[in-house]
Amino acid sequence: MDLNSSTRQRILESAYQEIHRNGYQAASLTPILERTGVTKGALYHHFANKAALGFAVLDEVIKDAVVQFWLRPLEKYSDPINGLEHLIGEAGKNISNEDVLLGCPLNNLCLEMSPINDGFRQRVNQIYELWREAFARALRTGQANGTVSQQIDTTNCATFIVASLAGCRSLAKSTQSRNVLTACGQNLIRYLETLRPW
Amino acid sequence: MDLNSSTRQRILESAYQEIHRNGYQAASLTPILERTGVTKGALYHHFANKAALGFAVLDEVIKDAVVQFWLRPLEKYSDPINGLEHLIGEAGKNISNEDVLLGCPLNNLCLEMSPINDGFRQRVNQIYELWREAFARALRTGQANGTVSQQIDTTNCATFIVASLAGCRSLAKSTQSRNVLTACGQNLIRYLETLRPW
DNA sequence: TATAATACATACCGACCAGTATGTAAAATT
DNA sequence: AATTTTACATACTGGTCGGTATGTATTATA
Repeated sequence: MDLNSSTRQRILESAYQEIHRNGYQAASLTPILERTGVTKGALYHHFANKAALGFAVLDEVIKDAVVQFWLRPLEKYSDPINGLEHLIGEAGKNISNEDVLLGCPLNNLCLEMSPINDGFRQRVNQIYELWREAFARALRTGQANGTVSQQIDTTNCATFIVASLAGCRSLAKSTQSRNVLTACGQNLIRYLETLRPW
Repeated sequence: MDLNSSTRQRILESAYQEIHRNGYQAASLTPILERTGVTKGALYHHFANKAALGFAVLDEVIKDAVVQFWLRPLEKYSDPINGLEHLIGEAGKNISNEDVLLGCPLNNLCLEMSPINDGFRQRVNQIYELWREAFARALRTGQANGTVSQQIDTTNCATFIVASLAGCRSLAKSTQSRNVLTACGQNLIRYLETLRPW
């Protein structure tokens, strides 16, 4: 077992950055190591190969970020529509300038790796499903307490919300502007309002 | 000048497929050539380098596909909301099984290349802007003939619609299912209905 | 205390790939 | 008809990158 895991953690953080900037395939191990001051021997001690490193970035770094920014906070709202609207506003504010340019790390890996490596695809999809299920669960909670319409298909709505969030970050990345993010956020809120009961 | 451009066209088609499958950076010239029966000398006669080939795929193949599938058909509708709803349905039906797995070629290149090559980013963004402007123009036409609410910001709405379409294809790619595409389509239509006048 | 496993460090290798150098038949130009 | 330009074809190269082989301190274990 690896009790003092700081080296592994530093590699993971550095790999996350390199992958976020360059994509997985174009991510080179050398700069990952240079930034951490760790050597190749250490890397291959902690990870079997480059794919295992990429998997760990997904399973540990990226999944955790989604859970901490979206899933956990949403649990605190009894009205999921209010909750989502608030979180959308927070996202627009909290994303750094660099992260606007780099886009959503999960969607980046999804588009790059899904067709060419099923291990990546499954891991990406697992995180997306976690995300969608959390939104669907929140909407069902809202249905139970009367803040969400009974008429909607919560699963489909959750899928659309996650898809829209991903798409917004794509366009923001293309235009290199945070404005697109907020513009999309406003219209996603317009959609969310249609989910309220009459 | 190059009057008989069949060789160039065949390279472009093959390169489009290879890039769609593997991404730009992982796209290898060798399989592009093998599939066409063309040699490397021919390729470098028609294109200065790999980047020029990628640019041509964007400027000629991908841009044309967007114009022909989305922009031109939408011009024929006096009610842009009806038009968009119809085109969304068509998209769900017409996309091939393989293209569900491969995702949106434009968004693929956007996420892969935008941060690392500004030439790609500008070309991708130009196509997205074309797309958004066409949707915004259609919405303004709808405002003029009373089929669209005067209260909406047509530019922002158009951006959101394009973003949602991109995001839907991302999730469909991740789950490898066309169902996600239609589920998102239904909810995008729900959003579009909010753009009608009262 | 002897031994074994851990946690690295260094040097090297083979594969792949974009790009180039060189050559040539055919078409266009003069 | 002579010459130049076009449109390819073939063989080769330099660089990068993931991965490995090997060595060595340090820590845990028996």
